[in-house]
This record gives sequence, structure tokens and C-alpha cells, in this order.
Amino acid sequence: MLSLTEENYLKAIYHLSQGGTKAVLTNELAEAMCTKAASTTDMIKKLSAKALISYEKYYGVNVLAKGKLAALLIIRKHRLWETFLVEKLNFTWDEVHEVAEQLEHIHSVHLIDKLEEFLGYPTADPHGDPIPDRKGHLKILPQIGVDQLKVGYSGTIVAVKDSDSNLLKYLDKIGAKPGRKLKVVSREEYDDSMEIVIDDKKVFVSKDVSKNILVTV
Amino acid sequence: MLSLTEENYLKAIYHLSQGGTKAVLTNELAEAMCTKAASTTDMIKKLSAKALISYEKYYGVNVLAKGKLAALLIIRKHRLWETFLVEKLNFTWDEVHEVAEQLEHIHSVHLIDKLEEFLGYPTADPHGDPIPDRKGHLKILPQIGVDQLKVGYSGTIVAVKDSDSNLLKYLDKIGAKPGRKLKVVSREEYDDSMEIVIDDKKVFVSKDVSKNILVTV
DNA sequence: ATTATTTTTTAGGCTACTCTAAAAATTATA
DNA sequence: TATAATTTTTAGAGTAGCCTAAAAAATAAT
Repeated sequence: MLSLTEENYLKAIYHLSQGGTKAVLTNELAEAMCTKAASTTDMIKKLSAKALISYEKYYGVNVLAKGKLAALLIIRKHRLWETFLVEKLNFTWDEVHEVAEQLEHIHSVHLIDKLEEFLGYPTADPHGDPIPDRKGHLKILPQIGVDQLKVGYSGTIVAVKDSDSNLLKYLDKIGAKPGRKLKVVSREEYDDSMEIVIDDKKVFVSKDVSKNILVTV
Repeated sequence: MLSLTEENYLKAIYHLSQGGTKAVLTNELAEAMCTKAASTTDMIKKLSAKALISYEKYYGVNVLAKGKLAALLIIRKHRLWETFLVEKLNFTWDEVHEVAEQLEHIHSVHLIDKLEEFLGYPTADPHGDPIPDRKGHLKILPQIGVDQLKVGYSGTIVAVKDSDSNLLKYLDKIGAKPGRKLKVVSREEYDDSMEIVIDDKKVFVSKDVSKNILVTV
């Protein structure tokens, strides 16, 4: 059984490695966890000893199969709870994260299976991120940032990167929610700002904003 | 902010003191927490320093107003989550406790208020125990064990003491659920076993069972 | 290629919570 | 009331997770 701290480190490693596809550096992980590199080195040793990650001194960390499964099951819990908070308790989009961070550490497979059933087996959370099944399997759709979408092209919003609360509120305001259709009307070359249409509503967005909206084409 | 461990000790103290009405001994608390007396002494000092309990050496612990409020807010969370698990996720009666023990430590007033609203402002949990309001106020009905009920008298089941899982299953089987009517038909003097009627069903119960069923008259 | 910079690791220490063993205080017994 | 038994507290130590400061390794720059 993993401790709360071990779970948090493992999840951070999984995300930083982009689903286990690249190595994660100690400093990078330390920053993500808001701890010092020395503490991170300790935890890396612990997680390696449990065969969740592989670790090579001065090189970095790679996620092993066992660690990937554990991370995906935590993510599964996180996303199911987020869905619950938004759909059943009427949380707004920017309120869910903090609470879901706590709920994801509740240990009970039975609870999560029942919750999933109660929610009607959702395949994506309110951000549009896919929810792994109980075996940790994940369906990944190819996603690109709106900043990389050509003029005239359109896509379906699948997610927004939840970097900060203010951005989330802004995206909410312009209607940038998962599931909605989006079309690029024009682009200003010198600063990559764009005119886009979301649900028949025309908005101007800077590149800082457009790159945080992810779509499938 | 209290740590998870502090919350658990405080809750145990509150329950052992029967809602703050009597002093709690160190050994008693140690046993309830499954720790040793030495550890308990340490924690008692910590909680006293935070002015949640009062503490007199070699005498015991009393709950202070601040501690009582904190305990009641934890109990509020516990009972709301239990209600959620049973009513929304279809947990059986004996499955809820372990999970609710974890959920009660999630820190978010907003979450609990929303959950309460979602559940329709229930006044009692599935065991029949009253749910404190958001200010920690509790409505207490006078309750007695069925073992103390005279022959011919009847009452409404308000709670069962959840001592062990087997007992809970048995009580469930004989229909001893909160809200149901119960009547004492006869009593055997030499061992205090009783014949009782629950919802038109006649059952024989030993004193060990009857004392675990609480009713209001 | 040697020096400087950055990154990572080691060494040692702190806090929260736990323990065992021994000392102290209280309560029961003879 | 003096002794025995019990309860509680203190003393000292271990683990998890965190820190700072210094050493070591890798990388960059001259």
C-alpha cells in the first residue's frame, strides 16, 4: 500500500513523463512537488525500491509498468471524483481540483466502482480528460492546442490545461468547455492571436489562451 | 488545522466521553485508538496545548467547547458520507464505516455543505444517528436499549451500535433498521433474552443483541 | 583540456507519531 | 499503614518525510 506522499510523487512523475514516455529529472520533479531536490532523491529511492519506477543516478526516472498502473488508478479516482463534484454537487470548474486532490487518495476499490456506476460510466471528466477503466486502461485521442489549428479548421474541445484559476474562469466565461465545437476564423501572424468561434460566439484570444485549449480534429 | 491523527484522537475522546459528559482515562483512549498509553499521553498533551481538551495528570481528559465543536464537525462529515454511501452508492450497512472513516477527514466546508444539499438535508444517518448541522448543533432524542424495554412496550428503532460486522449483518437480516417499529412480546428472566416483533415479524434475541438495538419510546 | 556552472546526491538534522522500558503516582490489598 | 498492584508519565529511540549545507558528478564555457 502506498502512502499519500508516495502516491502524490508517483502521480507527478507520471504526468511529467507524459504518461511514461520520457524520463523525469530530479529538479523537475522537486519543483512540481514543491519540495527540495534532496527530499526528491529520497523519495525516488523509495519508489524504485518498490519497483514502481526505474532510476539511474544523475540521469532521471522512468515509470515502470507497475508504477504506471498505480498512477492510472489514482488518476481514475481523481477524474471520477471531479466528475461527481461538477455533475452531482454543482461545483464550478475551478473549485474541483483542490478537493479531488484529497478524494483521490481514499483507498477503496469498491467505492470507486460504485461511484463510476452512479455517474453512469463516464469516459471523460469535466475537463474532457479521459477516465481510465478499473484495469487502468486509457483511451487516448490525438489532441492539439488551438494555437496549432489552421485558419478555417475546426475541432471539438476535449480539454483545457488547468494551469491557473484565473485562466479557468476566463475560459469558462468565453464558453471554452469540453464537448463544444470550435472554429478558427483568423489569425494575426505577428503575435499569433486568433479570432475563434465557440458555439456561434466570436472571441479574440491571445496565444497564451489558445495554446491552453485542446481540441480533436 | 488538525492533522488526521489529531482528528481521530479527538473523535475517540468525544465518543468515549459520551459527548463530553464524562472524563476519559488514558488507557481507555489508548485501547480505543489501538496505540500504547505512552503515545496517548503525548497526544493528550498536544490536544490540550491546542485548547481542545482539558487534561489533569493521572486523572483524565475532558472535552472543551472548542474540541466539542471540532469533534461534531468531523462526526457531521462522517454521517453525511455514510448517508451518501448507502443512499446514493447502494453500499450495504456493514460496508460504509471503513470508507466513511477516510472520507470524514477531507477538508472542505464547501464540499460538505454541497453534499448535505445533494442529500436533501438529512437529519440522521443510515444508522439513525443524528447529523450535526454546519454549526455543530445536534438534536438528541432520548434513546434506550431494547434490553431495557418492558414487556408490552414498543418503540421506534433509532440506531444500532455498530460494534462488529457480523452483528450488523444479523441485525440487517432480522430487519432491525432505523425507522422501524419494534415491540417487546416477552422476556426470559434468567438470561434476559427476549421475543420481539419488528415489522410484524417475530424474532428471538439474546441480551447481547437486544442491548445493541436503540429505540425511542 | 582545464575551469566554471549546474545538477544531483550525500550527510546530518528536525518534526510528527509511534514504540519499549523504566520511573512515578495512584489505588487496592493485607 | 505499609506493601502490592495498577495506571500513568517520562525517557530514549525508531520511521517517514522534510530541510540545509556540503560533496560529487555531469555539463557548459573558456
